[in-house]
Amino acid sequence: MTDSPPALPFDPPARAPGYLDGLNAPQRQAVETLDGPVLVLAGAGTGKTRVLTTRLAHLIVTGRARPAQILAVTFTNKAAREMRERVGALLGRPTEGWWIGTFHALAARILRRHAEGVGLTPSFTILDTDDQLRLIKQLLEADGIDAKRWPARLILSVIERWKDRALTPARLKPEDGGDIAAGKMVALYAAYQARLKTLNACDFGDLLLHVLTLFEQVEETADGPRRPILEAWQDRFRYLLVDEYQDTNQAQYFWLRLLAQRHRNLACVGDDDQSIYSWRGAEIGNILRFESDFPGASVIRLEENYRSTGAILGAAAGLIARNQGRLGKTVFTAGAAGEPVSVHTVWDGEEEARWITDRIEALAARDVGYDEMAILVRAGFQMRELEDRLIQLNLPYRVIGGPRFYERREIRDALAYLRVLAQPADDLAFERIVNTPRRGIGATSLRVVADYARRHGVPLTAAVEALVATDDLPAKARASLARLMRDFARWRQQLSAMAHPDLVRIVLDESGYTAMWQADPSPDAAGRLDNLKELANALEEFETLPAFLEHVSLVMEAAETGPDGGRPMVSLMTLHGAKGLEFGHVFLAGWEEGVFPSQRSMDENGIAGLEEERRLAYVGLTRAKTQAYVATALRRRIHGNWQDMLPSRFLEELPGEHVVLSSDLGPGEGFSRRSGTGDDLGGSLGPAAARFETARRAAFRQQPAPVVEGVAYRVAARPSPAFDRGARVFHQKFGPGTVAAVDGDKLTIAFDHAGEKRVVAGFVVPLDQAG
DNA sequence: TTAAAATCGCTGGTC
DNA sequence: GCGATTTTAA
Repeated sequence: MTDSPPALPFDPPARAPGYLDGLNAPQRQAVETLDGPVLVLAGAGTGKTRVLTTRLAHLIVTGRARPAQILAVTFTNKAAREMRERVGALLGRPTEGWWIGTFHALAARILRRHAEGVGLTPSFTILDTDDQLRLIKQLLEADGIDAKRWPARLILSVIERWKDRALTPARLKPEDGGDIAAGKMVALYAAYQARLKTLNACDFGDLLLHVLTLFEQVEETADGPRRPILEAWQDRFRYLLVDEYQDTNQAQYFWLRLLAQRHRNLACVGDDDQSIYSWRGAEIGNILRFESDFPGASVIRLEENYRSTGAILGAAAGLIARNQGRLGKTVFTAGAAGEPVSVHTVWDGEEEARWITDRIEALAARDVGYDEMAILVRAGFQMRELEDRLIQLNLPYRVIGGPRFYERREIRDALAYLRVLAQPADDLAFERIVNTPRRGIGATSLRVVADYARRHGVPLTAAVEALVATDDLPAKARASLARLMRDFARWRQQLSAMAHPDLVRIVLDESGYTAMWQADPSPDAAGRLDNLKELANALEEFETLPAFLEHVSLVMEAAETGPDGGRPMVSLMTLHGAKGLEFGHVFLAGWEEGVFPSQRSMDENGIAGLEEERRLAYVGLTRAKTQAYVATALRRRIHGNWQDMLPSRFLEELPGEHVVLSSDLGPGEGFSRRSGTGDDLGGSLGPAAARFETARRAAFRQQPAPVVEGVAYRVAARPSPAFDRGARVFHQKFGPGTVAAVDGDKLTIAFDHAGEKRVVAGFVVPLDQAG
């Protein structure tokens, strides 16, 4: 530990500081319970971030710890940045150098100091997903494993899940891989790790795992065996704060447990009801077990919600109460009940998009800002229809959760150039750029180089240097490679003499990379060039190229604002992407069985999967401050073919008193057909058909509302007018037409422009009303 | 080696 | 139904 903590710059104040004012009792308790393990169960919208940041400030103001003695861990850079900013604002001083960051950023910081202990040098590189996949593909090929049957993606995810559980190859038995990769999965994992070591690289999982390995290193001393690295860090961090504890995986849990062992001041904030990341290794068990893991822990519940209306909270609470295996919280508000959650049935996805945008326009007309509205979907494939409609109406919107800045192709390419510059032995980076832009170096030439490198145990760049002096390569490839090597040598010389941002521009220009995009006719080429400029600008803030490369792989994010970033826009995102955000009006699309809850989640993880889906629904609902709107479609085109959908079971699980049902559909023959079926609807887990009937009758028949679990649904279906033959009608999609035949609620209409179609009466309006 | 054609497959996505 | 990836043809 080379950096000794700076002295406290001011004396602790004598009386209770002002930042504690305005905290409610449990919040204040969560801030002031400084000693021992603390679990803060923070329901949605209960002031979690405020508690975390105030607690950190309080530790410093009371003199309990200096900044260097506090470790504050988050999952995302965004959360880390927010914590930094808010703590800085509370204390009125900068927070540079403080140990506030993501698990991975903090782990990397520790690992750099002890890299040799795990066979790396302090300048190790951190691989991105592309690199990992390329590496795995090479291993598969080398091992003669069919990459069709065992895609690199799958192999990588197996490795990642093992790493999430702190399982190194040494901790696995060969049979733990099952039949994956022809039974060679564990060997493949070991080979992957070995390859990383020779590349002086690690992946994100390794950042945590290597630190655990270091923590476990034992040294024999006169006083017996000791673990010097662990002990040094344990001594240092007197207080630990963890955000989103429900999202921790096993490796992160071990990490925290080891670090907290000495001072035992571990404060974790989280919400078991918002655990939605099991599929990437998060263990909800970590938060459920907290009290037994850390005996004597104080458990503090934050239950007063400052975000949502009573109806939204009531609906969400009723839903989440169906889950087993929760610690149990009752979130409440002192505010008004507000509008009930609006549940609306539509015919298909297109109408869903129309309904949502209609509501958005109506809200906008009432001066609700677009940035106070969000559309939340379960999966990406739901977005297109919504986007189409938003574009059609020219409504300003943005998709949240697109590719990150450093994941974009041009950024990765540019970074690969810089990596080769900084570390000529970075084979993965070299492979990436050797023929980008096109230099006439194809697979054949590259194979010659790779063979040479493997035979002589040298990096690819060294192999190239050797081979260009021979005539083992095709003349064209040989000339190109020789030129590339000369370029790199020249850039490397300039590296010390020149400001980094200038050098980046030179590298990108002289390599022809900029020209490649300038010549690209596709519409996003201009944006890519802008991104490259931004990359060069970002470099200005860093002392050295390696420092920048680490920053980029760990924390660089997409630029917050685009060309018209300041304009208020409707947000469109997945439910996962919405976690931690809030909006006045939230539209939850696609509440149908199989879509949400996702079929795959239930197939793969059974009840646990369903419960996680339900937590996702809880997260979605609680994003809304003023009103939540839920849409469910009867049919939907999924992967190109039409599917009849059943309403999501979650609809039925919303307590009736907080919900209002509506529909644009008229009474259909299919719906009245089963009017005789009884009220034996069973509980929420009854057969899908019974659930379907419940929602359908409630939504479409306008009969006295069926009673579900003792609560009546309210029904507010819009009556659909009756039409006679010959009536002039208007259809949203097909335009004006004349009714040619009537069959119950199904009309055959001769449209003026679209020909004769059979449509449901609910889709058309009398022409004089259509405007 | 590159460009066009065919095939695949398809939650969620931080670091 | 689409986009990414991979095979095939030139």
